[in-house]
Amino acid sequence: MSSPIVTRFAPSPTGHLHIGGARTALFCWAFAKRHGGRFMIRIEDTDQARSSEASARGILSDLAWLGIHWNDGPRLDLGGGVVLGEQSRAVGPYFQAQRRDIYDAYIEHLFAMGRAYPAFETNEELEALRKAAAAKKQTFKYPRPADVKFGEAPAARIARAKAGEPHVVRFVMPDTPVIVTDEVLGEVKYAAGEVDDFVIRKADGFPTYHFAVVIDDELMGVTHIMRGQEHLNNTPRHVALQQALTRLKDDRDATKGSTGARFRTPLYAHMPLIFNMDGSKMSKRDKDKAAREAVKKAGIKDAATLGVSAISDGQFNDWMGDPTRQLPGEVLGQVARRVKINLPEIEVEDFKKAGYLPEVINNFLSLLGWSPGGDVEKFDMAFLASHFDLARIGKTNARFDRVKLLAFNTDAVTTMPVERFADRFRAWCADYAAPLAALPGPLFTMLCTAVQPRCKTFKDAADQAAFLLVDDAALTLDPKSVEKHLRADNGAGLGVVREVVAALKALPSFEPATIHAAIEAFAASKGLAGQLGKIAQPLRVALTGGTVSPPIDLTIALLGRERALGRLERALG
RNA sequence: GGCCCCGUCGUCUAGCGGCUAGGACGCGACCCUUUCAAGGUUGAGGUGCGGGUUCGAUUCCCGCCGGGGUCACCA
Repeated sequence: MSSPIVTRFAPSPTGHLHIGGARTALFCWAFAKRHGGRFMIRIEDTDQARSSEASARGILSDLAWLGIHWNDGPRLDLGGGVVLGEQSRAVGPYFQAQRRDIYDAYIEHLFAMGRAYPAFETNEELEALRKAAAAKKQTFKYPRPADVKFGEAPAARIARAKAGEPHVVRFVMPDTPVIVTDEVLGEVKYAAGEVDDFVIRKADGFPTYHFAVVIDDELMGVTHIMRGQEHLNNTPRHVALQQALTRLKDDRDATKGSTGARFRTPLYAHMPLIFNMDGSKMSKRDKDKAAREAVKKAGIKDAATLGVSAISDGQFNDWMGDPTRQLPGEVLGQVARRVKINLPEIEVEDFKKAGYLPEVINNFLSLLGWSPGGDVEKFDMAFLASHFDLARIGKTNARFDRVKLLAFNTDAVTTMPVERFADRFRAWCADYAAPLAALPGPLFTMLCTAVQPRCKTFKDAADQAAFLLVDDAALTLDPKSVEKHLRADNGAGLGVVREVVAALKALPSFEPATIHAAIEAFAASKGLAGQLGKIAQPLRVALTGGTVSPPIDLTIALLGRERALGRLERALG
């Protein structure tokens, strides 16, 4: 049996899942599915200071929400009997921090082969060397110490290290060119000496990314590595490592010797990057940037004016004055509401909160740097899983067009069966709009029929329901709308409202159809058959305070007899 | 700056020596309309520049220009 195709997505748990990471995961997933292979998740938590368990959990659940399910990796119970990672191959653990004994064994192995050595320079010393190089306009490359020889075990250095001297471990790069073969970019050649002796184990004993990734991909049977182009220049390091290494008989004990089997070099496919529309990197800092600009534009100059309790004056000034400063997500959300902006979505969770459909996000994402060819543009996960191929991955960076994403989402959300919309919208409301989720079933269903045809996202749908949620007594009418639709023409609008109230009161039931018929009859009696707007707009203003709401009959029915009539009469004064 | 990658409408892209250079989002116009959306019809809009190769270049080669990535004890 030929070995199966194995792809992996290997996030470092230092934050939320970035939308670009989601695309990488999606492509890895699709490629594995396409070839009947396995998709694996590995958590690269070798940075002690920045990694967190919570972040890993968040990333996992974001992936699950997107429908990017893994065969191998951490266990995640999705409920309903679905448990991701349950059927994993026995190649774990999937958290690198739990694999240190393996990395250490392979470091010993490299020592023995004369392909790694302890290095004792301090950070400060290295920094000084870098500065000196920069001053001479040269690129800094770590100079291999004179006593280190390719292929010779560095006994003296190892003794110093064993004696407890602080050190890192560096890899002995070969003095030959390294050729990287990439499935999308072709052959990329790096001249000998271009890459210096990089660190493979940090002073804290944890492996660096370069080392852990190579060991794990080999041990875990990864056959295809798909990642962003920002990793292209890392690849010669990985290839050099693969060429230097052979498998240990016992992955946790170098003293038992090597099997002599060389490490494989997986197939690489580097994908184009995704940027903002203005060409800048998509960064979570963009959210702070947008909020900061809105605050500035609103002329808010101190914390008191901003009026977000979690922000003190000092914090306000720090945040406004430092483009790198970030507010906690919740606080940032409050600021955004205060200055009435939507924060740009950067992380998967942002899109979820904004009410985007996961299948739409996947569809849209798969068009960034990949294309099924021809005019095909709208498709689902099943299509991706059966059509995705490396040959169609592009080489040019893409810009993330939120407007187009929104158009895709609008299409999906407005064309699905209303029952489905109701189910999914309710699930969304449970997380992000509790008062709506609490609506009685029939009312919620009616709300869906009213709102689905004209919403772009679930958030949008929820916003359109705001008139329903506000207390009748707290409803404020927009002055401009009142002027235009109620008071103008000597109160023509008010007259309409008055007469409609009478007609409505006479109605035996308050079903949308009944209301609709009543309003049409009223329009006909007024000779306004073709211009329902003359009737609907005054009612809308009186009922909702503004000029935009679902169709007027539904707006009335949604409020119900008592509230609708109450609001209308209140508007009449 | 060194090294590396890239270059089709504003944006995402199709094209893999011969096409009126196609689609989608956005934009304009018109239609529909009970507000706002959505929808329908329709229009404008692109091969970065210069050399080659070829009967013929969007497509192949070179140079230029432009954009991006990377130069950590972060991944």
